[in-house]
Amino acid sequence: MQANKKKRILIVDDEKVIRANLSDLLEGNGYLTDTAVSGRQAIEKVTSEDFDIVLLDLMMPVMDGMEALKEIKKIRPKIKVIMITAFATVEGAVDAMKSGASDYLPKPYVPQELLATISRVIDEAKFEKGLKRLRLEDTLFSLSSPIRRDILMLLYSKGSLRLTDITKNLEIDDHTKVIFHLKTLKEFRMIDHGERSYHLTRLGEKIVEFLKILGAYLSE
Amino acid sequence: MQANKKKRILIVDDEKVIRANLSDLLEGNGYLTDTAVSGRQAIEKVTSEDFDIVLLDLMMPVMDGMEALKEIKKIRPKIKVIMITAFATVEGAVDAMKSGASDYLPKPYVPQELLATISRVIDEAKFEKGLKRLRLEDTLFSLSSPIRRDILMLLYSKGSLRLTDITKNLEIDDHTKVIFHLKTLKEFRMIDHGERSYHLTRLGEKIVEFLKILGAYLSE
DNA sequence: CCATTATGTGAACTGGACTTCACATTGAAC
DNA sequence: GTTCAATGTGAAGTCCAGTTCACATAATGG
Repeated sequence: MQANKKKRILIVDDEKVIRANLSDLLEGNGYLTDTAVSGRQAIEKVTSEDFDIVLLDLMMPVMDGMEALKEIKKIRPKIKVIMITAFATVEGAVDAMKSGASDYLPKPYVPQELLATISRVIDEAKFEKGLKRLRLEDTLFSLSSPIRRDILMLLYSKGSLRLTDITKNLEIDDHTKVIFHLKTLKEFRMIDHGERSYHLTRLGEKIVEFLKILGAYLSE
Repeated sequence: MQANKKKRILIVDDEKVIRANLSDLLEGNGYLTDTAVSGRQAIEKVTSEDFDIVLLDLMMPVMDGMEALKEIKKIRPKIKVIMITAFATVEGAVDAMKSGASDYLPKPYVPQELLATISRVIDEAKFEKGLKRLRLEDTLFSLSSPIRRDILMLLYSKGSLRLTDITKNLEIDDHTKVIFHLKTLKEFRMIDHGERSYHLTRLGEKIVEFLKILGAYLSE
């Protein structure tokens, strides 16, 4: 897991001049670039190679940018796509963001602005990954124990409960066992406890909601 | 789990006429509505009551729509917010979508269009919850191990791999360790292996997709 | 007040998931 | 064929989450 590998950017535009300009700009700023002349070719490239970012022109023949965007995100959901277009419109922006674009810039682009956007998108990706990873680990670990799942569900439906109530409700004889799991859950910020009562945090609520979704699928 | 409870929509606009019009339109189409005159009041209402959708005017005194949007999504991440504005701009649309708006409509609104958008947003929400069915216990257990998660993800992205490839890819020195986890995964029908190669089953694919959703869900 | 129940701590123990090792096959390369 | 890597099995060992126990302190109720 090397720290600062050069990021690979795929430039997609049907105009040669633009491809060349962008490529020069980005290579000159420490990125590796490759180009594609159409949506179709872009899809081929992201399928066979690993890119971090795609700069995608919205208006292109063969396969237009919006279609390409959707296809790309389907193939590589974690790839970041920045849309660039000469005809920036509200609908276009909305559509693009809905379909998973990370940003939407007008053309002609301002080099400094484009570079800033790219660097921001990269930072966001890093942040997303790190945070997600940790949260995910903790969440899955917590949910791996049936008792902890039960506690979460119970607190979700009853709101706020005291230790004894939880212990009785789960029909556990040793209350210290419950305390053990409560501690674990608290450590992961899924529950909290104030005046001798335990309740879910927002994270805890979220997790229960997720669990319910998962549980609902079970009933079939 | 009643099938078709009426959806609750919160209308937020500082103009009385608009609130009245929207309210009539939506009530007449089978929705329950409530209104708020400012971002601040909207936040109070979504905090204390349960709404499914918020129609939010972007331009308002006291607390503007964008600020309100962010606050609302923080309080109730799963609530769907549709922005409405007289001054639709690309930047505004981009910002709103980034902050979690489900759509961004121009004002004056076209009734049929608004209704269509609302109904679409509701469908999307259902779909988000709809997903697929899995075995809860097994799934959570399998996912509690980082190695197994990595194997699933790896097979998902690469399709089909042999033992050595998996071992090398995960940078594990002892291949028998990998075999152990592969066996576990196979036991739970998440992977399968034919001619000296392992691949995900349909269930395995579903679980990976689920994992991705969980990741996204946890990071708001 | 005392008795009883609720809540909590820390140490010792347990079980089983996970790892490691030693070795057996099977396949591919030459 | 022979050799080496790839794949696999089963037993033994390790490790740590989870449990249990023994006991301490705080609240509550009569």
